[in-house]
Amino acid sequence: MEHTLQVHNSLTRKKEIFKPITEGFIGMYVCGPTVYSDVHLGNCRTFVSFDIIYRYLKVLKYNVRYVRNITDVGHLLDDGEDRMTKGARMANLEPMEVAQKYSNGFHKMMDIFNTERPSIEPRATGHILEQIEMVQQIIDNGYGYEKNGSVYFDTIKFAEETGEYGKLSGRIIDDLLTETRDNLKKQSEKKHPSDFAIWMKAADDHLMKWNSPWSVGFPGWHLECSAMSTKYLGTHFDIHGGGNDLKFPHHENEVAQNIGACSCQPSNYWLHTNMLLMNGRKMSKSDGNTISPEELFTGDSVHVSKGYSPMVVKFFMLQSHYRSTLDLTDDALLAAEKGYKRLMEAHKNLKKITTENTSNSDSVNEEIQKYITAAYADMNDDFNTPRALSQLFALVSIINGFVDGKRDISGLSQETLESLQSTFSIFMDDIFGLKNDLESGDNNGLVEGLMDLIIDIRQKARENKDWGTSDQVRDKMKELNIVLKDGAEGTSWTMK
RNA sequence: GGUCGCGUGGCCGAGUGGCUUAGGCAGUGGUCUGCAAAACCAUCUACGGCGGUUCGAAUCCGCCCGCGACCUCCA
Repeated sequence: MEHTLQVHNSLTRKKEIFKPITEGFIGMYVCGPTVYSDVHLGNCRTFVSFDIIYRYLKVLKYNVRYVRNITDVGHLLDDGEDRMTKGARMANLEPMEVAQKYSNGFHKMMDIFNTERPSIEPRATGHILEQIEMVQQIIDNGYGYEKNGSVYFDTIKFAEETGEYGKLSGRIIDDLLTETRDNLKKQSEKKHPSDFAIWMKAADDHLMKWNSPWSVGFPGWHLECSAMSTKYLGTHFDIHGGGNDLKFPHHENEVAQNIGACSCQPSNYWLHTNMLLMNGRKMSKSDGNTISPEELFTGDSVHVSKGYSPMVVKFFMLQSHYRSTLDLTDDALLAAEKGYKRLMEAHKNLKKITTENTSNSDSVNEEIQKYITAAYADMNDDFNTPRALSQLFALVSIINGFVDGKRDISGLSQETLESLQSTFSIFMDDIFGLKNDLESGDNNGLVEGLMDLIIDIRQKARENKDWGTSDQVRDKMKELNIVLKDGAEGTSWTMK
């Protein structure tokens, strides 16, 4: 069952066969959050997407070093103030307190979505020396110039000499030359509007600043990713990821810095996730078209009719491809919740299935194997989670048929059953990281024990055709949001 | 204004030259069941508009309409 992994490379705008630089090893860098406020639901989608990619690469037996940074300096607002500084002053905190507070919140949210921590999570403020060194290299190579203590990257010279600027984002230098935006014009220290700061001289009241050969100041935002990816993954690594909106200028400038410093295109494959929309429009705090992860979980928002569990939200995200925009609506979430329950129920029931394999029919085994193979093929096709899920749902139908006794299980071989069980376990646990959060499970089996007792007593009533008692139990349980289902193999229950 | 992308059935969402029943949810009919729920089986609704290329296009090309992203901080 040999497959070839293909990924869509933003650099070439094509799907390409994935070949690691060093067989068996993968270096992957993903741009992480700026920790100046609570994590945005859109961020969650991006990091969930890359978590799936990370997990799947590991399932393919690659040894992956996954680096995801935390930006805690250098990210400027429109008014020129550093995001971290502004957050600190408004809350009367040290900048590092702000960074720590929102880093903690970010990690907590990533845990709630059951994503794995990266191998290395470097902070920009912890890598000032590396960034200063890189600025010096860029200056030495002739692509940086100093002006009044700040250092800028010379995009025009770089573009003319290397022809590399604009490749990733599809921008061409002629467009840059005709750039006429007013707010770029006023930045008169630059030789050209498309030039960008790699070191900024700090004003006297600036809170976060360091010594450098040029001034007391701080690094430009784009620089940290270049410096930290180089430090932990080398000058040339396999995968660089991030949100679509970072393509320009952040990633374009990152490429320019790496090439400018050491003449090397940093990453072979650039992967970009698409945006999460709500009701067909971009989420935006200013016009109220936004919802926080917490509001989504609790249902405390005008945009949803009820709360949705984190795993339902994650499942909802997996039902679309990471390169497509995804429209978050209440109807879509309701649908996702039902589908997710169905998937989890089958996953649970699958673990209980046993087979005697008394018949010699191969058809059911072949059919199951076909869907299993297809699911992996879909993941190999640029991590197509919606398609892989559709294969799993085909298997859900088969599993439900077995459980209900409506499909003949006698032809199911032990080998196929084990393959089916391990496939579900690999996809649900290892790749998707979906856990059943629709049932309460933190009471050491007390609920399970009580439910077994209640079902047993009700069963006695049913055997005596005491429907009144039987229905009363079921109705009362329903009021407690526990649904009883009478099947061929006895009564089962689920939390509503 | 410039760059890029998208427009699929009631909703979300895959798919790219002919054969994918994509899938999930909702709907309809049936099976099962003391009833119910669930499940299973069957089934309906589709590729924004107009032209072109082709034996054949939802899929390629052109134009139009609509939507979005980026160009300024953004995942």
